[in-house]
Amino acid sequence: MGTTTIDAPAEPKYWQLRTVLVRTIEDEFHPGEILPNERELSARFGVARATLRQALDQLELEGRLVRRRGIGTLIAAPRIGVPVAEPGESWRIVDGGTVKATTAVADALGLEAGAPVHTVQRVRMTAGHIVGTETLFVPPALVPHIPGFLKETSRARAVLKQFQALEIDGEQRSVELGVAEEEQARLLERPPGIPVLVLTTRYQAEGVTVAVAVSTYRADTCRLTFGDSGVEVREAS
Amino acid sequence: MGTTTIDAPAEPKYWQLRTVLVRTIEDEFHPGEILPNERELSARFGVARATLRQALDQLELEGRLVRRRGIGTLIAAPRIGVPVAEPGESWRIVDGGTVKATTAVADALGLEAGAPVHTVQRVRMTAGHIVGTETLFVPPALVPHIPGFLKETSRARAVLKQFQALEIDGEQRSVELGVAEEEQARLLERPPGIPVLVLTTRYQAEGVTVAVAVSTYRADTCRLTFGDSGVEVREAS
DNA sequence: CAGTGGTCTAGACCACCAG
DNA sequence: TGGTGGTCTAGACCACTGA
Repeated sequence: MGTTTIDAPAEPKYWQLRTVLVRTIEDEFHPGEILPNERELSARFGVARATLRQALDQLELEGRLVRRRGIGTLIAAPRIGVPVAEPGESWRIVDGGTVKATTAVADALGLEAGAPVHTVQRVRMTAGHIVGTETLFVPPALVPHIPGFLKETSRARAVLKQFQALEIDGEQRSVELGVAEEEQARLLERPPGIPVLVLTTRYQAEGVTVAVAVSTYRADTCRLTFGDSGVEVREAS
Repeated sequence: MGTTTIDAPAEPKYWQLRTVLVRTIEDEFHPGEILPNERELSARFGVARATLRQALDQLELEGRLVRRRGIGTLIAAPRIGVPVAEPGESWRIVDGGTVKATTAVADALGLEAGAPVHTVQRVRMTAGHIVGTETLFVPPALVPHIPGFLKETSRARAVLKQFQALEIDGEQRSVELGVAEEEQARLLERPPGIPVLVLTTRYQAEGVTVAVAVSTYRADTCRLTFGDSGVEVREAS
């Protein structure tokens, strides 16, 4: 009889749970600490384990939690600020070669789909962690004289060198959400399907796009920074 | 007996399903078309509906699908390119006022936590759609003379005007993944919990941060562009 | 080995939308 | 009203971790 509110549109349980957990995490836990296990939490809140997991999924997407199989659910460290296009970036070349351009890459570079492009694949290190991957695509026309007998990493190094010699006078970037497919996931040392921030950079010289780089950064642990911010790099526990 | 491979680490069903669906979507469907319903799909692939949904969740996160309750699962239009910091952005003021600074905002502005800050809340329109929200925080010290009797939207307009009169000489931006809480979700006309790209901008004048803007963009439908790209705005069906 | 999170199932009911 | 996706349950088994 007579509640004052109009029955409240009834938020889903998992969302209420998330709200409760956010407060609990912020008030009573610190990064690196372990939450009670899922079976206990679900019992404590009187919900099915699947429902609890739905709430934890959200919190993990927000970068508040990290779940490790066999270990438990931990409070995540603050996201790492990853500077984009700043001097001093730390990369490690892992692969390279010449492949047929996908339509997306070909479009950006003004090539025919399937035309050969040189590639360099690198992983980005920040604060001792692998935080991202990058695949650079350069048209062979701009990097003509690469001996075929080079090892892939040597070739990659050569491509990168000649790329850096180009007189880039402009960069267009875009950021969107994606999920890591097999190859990126392997490089990031995570299972496939983890959310990533996809940074696409089109390098220009005299108005034309001379190279394209597609980078993926772990969305759970990274915050991409532009300008001169993002200096507050912090160690994960 | 004797398979040649070492038993393959067995990818989860939902990931295999996703792979199959990606190919199907790219090969046989176009934006706006409707997929068979979940019960039929799960039957067709011989999995539980929950497992199928796990695959669809991934595809939705990637912006390949849009699910509408009561309608069905549709092929999504390509993400909308949303230019950041370009002239001609289209915003609509929805609210404003003076609130106590959260610690994050206070830190950025060099204030005490809980100190009052003026706010302006806007929604961003692109191609006729609401794609994002923004909350601008400005210290009262920089926008001193706002009469208290103004309506909120008028006050917001006044704050914005004085903000634009500041001589901003630098901007630091960062992008990370988040989920929309109640307020942003309402402004985006979506349920709470949808993934958003959180763009934080710190405006600087003579080396000090004079204002902070926190924007949220729908991660499912938006691609943030920097520089002068992102012109290929396309209508959703 | 025991304990953790990860996957998967089968089924139920609800909220929403179109005709 | 019938069909859609959204939520929730109870239970099972697997994969990984550490002691």
